[in-house]
Amino acid sequence: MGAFWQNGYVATSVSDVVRETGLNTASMYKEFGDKDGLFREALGYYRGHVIGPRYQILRDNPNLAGVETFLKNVLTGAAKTEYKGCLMMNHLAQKHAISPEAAEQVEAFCAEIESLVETALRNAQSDGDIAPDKDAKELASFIVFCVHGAVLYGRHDSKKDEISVFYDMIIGALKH
Amino acid sequence: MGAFWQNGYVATSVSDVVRETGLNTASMYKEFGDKDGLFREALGYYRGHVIGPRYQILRDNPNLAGVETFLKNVLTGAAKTEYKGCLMMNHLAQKHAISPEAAEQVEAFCAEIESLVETALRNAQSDGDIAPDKDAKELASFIVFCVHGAVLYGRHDSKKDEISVFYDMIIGALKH
DNA sequence: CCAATTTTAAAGTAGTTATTTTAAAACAGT
DNA sequence: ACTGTTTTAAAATAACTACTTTAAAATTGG
Repeated sequence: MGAFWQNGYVATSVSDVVRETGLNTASMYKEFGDKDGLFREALGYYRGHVIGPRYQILRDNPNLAGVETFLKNVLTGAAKTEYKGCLMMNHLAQKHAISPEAAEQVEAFCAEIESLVETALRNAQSDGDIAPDKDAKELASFIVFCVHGAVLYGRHDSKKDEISVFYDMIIGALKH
Repeated sequence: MGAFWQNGYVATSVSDVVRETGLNTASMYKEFGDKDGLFREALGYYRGHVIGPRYQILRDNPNLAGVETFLKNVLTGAAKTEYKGCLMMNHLAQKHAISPEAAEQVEAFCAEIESLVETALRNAQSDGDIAPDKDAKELASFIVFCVHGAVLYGRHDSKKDEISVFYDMIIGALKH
């Protein structure tokens, strides 16, 4: 998975994955079918074990506190992962280079995030924690938009190992 | 340039470029040396003729009005370009797959943007247009961070062809 | 018009790619 | 211990990669 994460789908050869995992080439093809199946497996694992858990906070706390904690985690953690960026979002920038099925897998996850955030923000509005006159869906889009920025920004700017300075600005934008 | 833009460096073969440009293979190698030279040429052209001009507004108007216009252009125009995303920023997500020289070319441009925005914001503070207690450099980072978000977000979300709804939130964050 | 230079098309090279095949090795159940 | 199955290593394949060479065609300058 590391190779896909760091170098992208096209720049990662099946041999790279074989070397990295220690799997046997033939049994790998029997298990996953082809390179694309292998990549989709990596996406699934990443979603289930690496990035998915980060969003659990939004499920456990579907309110402003959950959004704040989540955002703080994303903004401070973006540059601290083993590899830079996000296996999924890195591939948003090379959508045409991966299979439609894999692309759909990535986008479905983005949609799920957006929906999680939207629910939390809707509750935050009921709680009177954020501006009630704004569209929760639009605010959720804005949060995901910022997550995208964090991913790409955190990946490229090696001088900054945390971008939490933006936290107040984003939270502030939700409130008025 | 289109192939590099749409598919990324690795997923673009020299044959693709030859087909796209109509250039002769041999004369292309004589002119640009190798694939990397070709890519750097594309980066240079993109910077000079495609994306560079978009930042001219910041040079002509190094103040809040310039930043506002620039942001508006970026946020409304991100999803309207011929190809999605930005030739340069798309490659920030695959930094390891391009040459160090090309990566440096991309990062130098990012640094230049950041510096342009910083100058404009510093002037905006002198003009009393934005919060004077904030660090102009940090605010400039935030703007570039948002531009990254716009690039990646605009590339992946096909349902939204403009993300200008975020404009008010970003500008608002500068002011208080 | 002719010689010199540049451009072009096309074939060729050497390496890598994803994927398959072959056949030996390991393992399983009885 | 033997049989059937799975796993493994290694070689083979066919397509593609970046890149080079060859030699013909076009273009230039005097």
